[in-house]
Amino acid sequence: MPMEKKTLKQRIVDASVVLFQQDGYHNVTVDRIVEHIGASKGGFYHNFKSKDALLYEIHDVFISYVIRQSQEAYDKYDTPISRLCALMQTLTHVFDLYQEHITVFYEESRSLSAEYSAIIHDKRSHYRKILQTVIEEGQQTGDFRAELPATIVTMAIVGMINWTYKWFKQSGPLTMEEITKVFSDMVLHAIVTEQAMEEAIQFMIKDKPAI
Amino acid sequence: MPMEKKTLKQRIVDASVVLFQQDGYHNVTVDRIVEHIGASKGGFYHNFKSKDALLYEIHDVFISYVIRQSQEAYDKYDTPISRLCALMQTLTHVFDLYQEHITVFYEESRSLSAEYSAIIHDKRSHYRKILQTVIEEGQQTGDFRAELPATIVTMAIVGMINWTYKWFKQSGPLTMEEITKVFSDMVLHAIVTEQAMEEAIQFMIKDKPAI
DNA sequence: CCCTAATAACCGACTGGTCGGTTTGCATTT
DNA sequence: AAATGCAAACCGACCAGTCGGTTATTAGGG
Repeated sequence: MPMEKKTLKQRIVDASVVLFQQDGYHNVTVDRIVEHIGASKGGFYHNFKSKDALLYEIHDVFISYVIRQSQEAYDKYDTPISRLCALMQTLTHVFDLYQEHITVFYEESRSLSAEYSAIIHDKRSHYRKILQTVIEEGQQTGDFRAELPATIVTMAIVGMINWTYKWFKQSGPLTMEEITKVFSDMVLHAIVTEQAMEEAIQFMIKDKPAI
Repeated sequence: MPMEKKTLKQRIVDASVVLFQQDGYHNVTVDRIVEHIGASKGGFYHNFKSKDALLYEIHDVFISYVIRQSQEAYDKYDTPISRLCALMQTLTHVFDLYQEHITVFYEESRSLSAEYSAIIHDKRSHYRKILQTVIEEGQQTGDFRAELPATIVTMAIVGMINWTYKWFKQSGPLTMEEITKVFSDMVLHAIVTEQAMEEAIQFMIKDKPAI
């Protein structure tokens, strides 16, 4: 893994993320990618073993970033409630930065070859584990309702946030900050116990007059 | 639209849903579909204008069913809370019946041609509107917290439930009933106002000792 | 009820085009 | 002169859709 600066490789990744997101992996030919950046097919296969390897690169950039940021968020805080909010905020924040990557990540992962797929699957599990650990720790401290199964709660939160890649548009009427606030508010109301609600309130939406 | 019994057309749909779900639309050839059911390519193109038309058929079967069932659920109940619970239950219930269809629906919709895509998009919006209407009605009656934007709440619920198609396995340790209960409990805690919480409690999980 | 005719359902070899990947060649750098 | 980085022509496999033909189904006249 040598240190890259502004190579053809990087330009290929940048261009193909956009193209894959728009039209899907199968509808974007290698010819079109190289034509789009004014390069050649030879240059492409000099930098990537296969079209498949390029897809893996895109996957890895994204999931590795998410894991790194989430781990940092976990370490930075020390209560289950603050950690949960930080994790949710981290995840939604990534959508502003990596929206194309995410679309490719969730729509095209099936096109990965078996070996690449296994690596990505492990990293995905790793992320899930970070979040689930926070939920479980919160249940043990009495901050989160213990009668809710941690696995289902984890997937509910993940699903709620992940689904935004299907409908959130940066050019739309809602900002990601607004969405994050509402999501955090809903999740906290959903799982925080009555006796821990006081700490959670600072992360919540202030009551305003109705719509 | 004549009345069908057990036609080749139906067998093609049944087989291709499974194949598309497993390997993706682009990785399943027409040859493979017809070989899988012991039919021929001529028979296929006698029943479908194109491979694309088959994909549309699969989409339509699913989304039309969801809309019909949801409308019935709405009509059957008369309070926002009971309607919301019925809608959520309807949606999760569909996953036990149409899991393959749903995977195809959410993974392969990009492969639809423009005209088909527009029809499906409208039906999708129609469904979303049914749910969002329930949320808004609940906010007007004071059952649901009015400080939360109805659009975001709607998408949060939809996302939470829809995401199950990515991780729920019928052979896994969790049943869809369990998941539905937890989801309903979480959503009700998240959006029901304090003064309406009494009606919501009957839909919730009884407290049990910790995990 | 039977035979015939017409139509609908179905078959399978073939084609035209596409696309991932290879190969060869040519500059520029070291 | 040897290695690097890229260009462009090329190859072989694959696949949606076609088309001429065959079999099953139905309708109607005798």
